[in-house]
Amino acid sequence: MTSVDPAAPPSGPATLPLSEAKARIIDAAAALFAEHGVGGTSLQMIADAIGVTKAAVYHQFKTKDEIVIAAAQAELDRLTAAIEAAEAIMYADGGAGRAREVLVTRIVALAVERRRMESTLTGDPVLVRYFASHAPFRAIMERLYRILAGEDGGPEARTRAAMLTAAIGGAVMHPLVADLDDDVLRAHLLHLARRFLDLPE
Amino acid sequence: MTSVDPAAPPSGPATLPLSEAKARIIDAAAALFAEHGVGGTSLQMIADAIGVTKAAVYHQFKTKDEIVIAAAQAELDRLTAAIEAAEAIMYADGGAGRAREVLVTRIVALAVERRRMESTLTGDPVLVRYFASHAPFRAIMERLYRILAGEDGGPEARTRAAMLTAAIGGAVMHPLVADLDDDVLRAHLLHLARRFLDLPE
DNA sequence: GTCTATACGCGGATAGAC
DNA sequence: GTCTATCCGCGTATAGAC
Repeated sequence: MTSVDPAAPPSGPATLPLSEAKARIIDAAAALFAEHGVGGTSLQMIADAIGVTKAAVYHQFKTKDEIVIAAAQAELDRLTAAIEAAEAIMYADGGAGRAREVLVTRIVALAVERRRMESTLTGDPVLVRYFASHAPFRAIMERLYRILAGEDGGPEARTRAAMLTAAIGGAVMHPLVADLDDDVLRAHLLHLARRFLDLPE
Repeated sequence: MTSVDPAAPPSGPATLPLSEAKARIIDAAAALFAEHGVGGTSLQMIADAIGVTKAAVYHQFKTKDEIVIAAAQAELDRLTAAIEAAEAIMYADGGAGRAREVLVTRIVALAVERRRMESTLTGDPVLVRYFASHAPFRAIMERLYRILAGEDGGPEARTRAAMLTAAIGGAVMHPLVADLDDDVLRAHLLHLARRFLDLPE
């Protein structure tokens, strides 16, 4: 039915490992971002957290944005892994339905697992702008939507995909479900997401 | 079926009108926020836009956050109006189903209408923190969720309400539907939202 | 390759004159 | 209500020590 993609399914091996100094910085930065938000975290705070000066941090990353992006990249890699798992099924034979099932399950799990950080990742203007404009991210999103919406890139399919990803990402950080255990939240989220996609229960 | 609420349905008449100077400031600020984001808009930019100094702006609003909040308040008032319309139906006799229908229709319309500003409103950390902590906003959200989730405040109902509001708010600013006309987007959004709530087509 | 010292400009914020 | 003047912290940036 669906003709094979001209290009082989991409299998990008995530990102290159970081230097020691860089790794320490993004570790500290990620923790601070989650607590104070990106805008509320200064280079000074990051430097203090690992016991160096601002300039030392600046030497590793030329701008604050670079730190933010590097910290987000690790999360993006996990999403990429989920997409590739779903693509593997789709390109093999599992069919679009099964691929969607796997993708949604993993995205829900990811979102719940990261529910405290999620607001930092999806809510920050710096990241939004960066991700919206940078090609690699757009390519990943393209693959994600292709699985969710199928070859049919019609308005309704695209709207549905947009709603679903927004629903999952936005719901986990919603005050209304703040008191739910991770397991409970994940179960309901998954159930409703599958229903939204007309996947069999 | 549902017993009447002990308290009469609240009918808060939005917000008090602003002074001339204040109104000019938030008008200019709202335009700049939509274009550059909250974080990318400085007091200097706002001051320049209306031809005064930073200090003059400061005289009207003690902090930048106050400006952001005032600019957001107008949008919030529109949401409140939608909620009150739905509540009126519910408290009269229309029933929860009809109330939900009205509420979802109006929220979808609002979100689409504001799709360019939506990211500023829901995405900014300042607003998120403010709205999450401030009582009046929480009260409004409480009313919204009560209509969507019903008296049943169970985990699934709450998860569903959280997903729906996140889906609508997040979908309108999604790159995937950026090229859709307002009318088309609104129609699909409404259709899918109603389906998600099990409302009759 | 990693850090310290130091500086510049901008943005948020305040005090007090007109 | 608006201004001038001023303060402080932060992001940015460079030079150079280890």
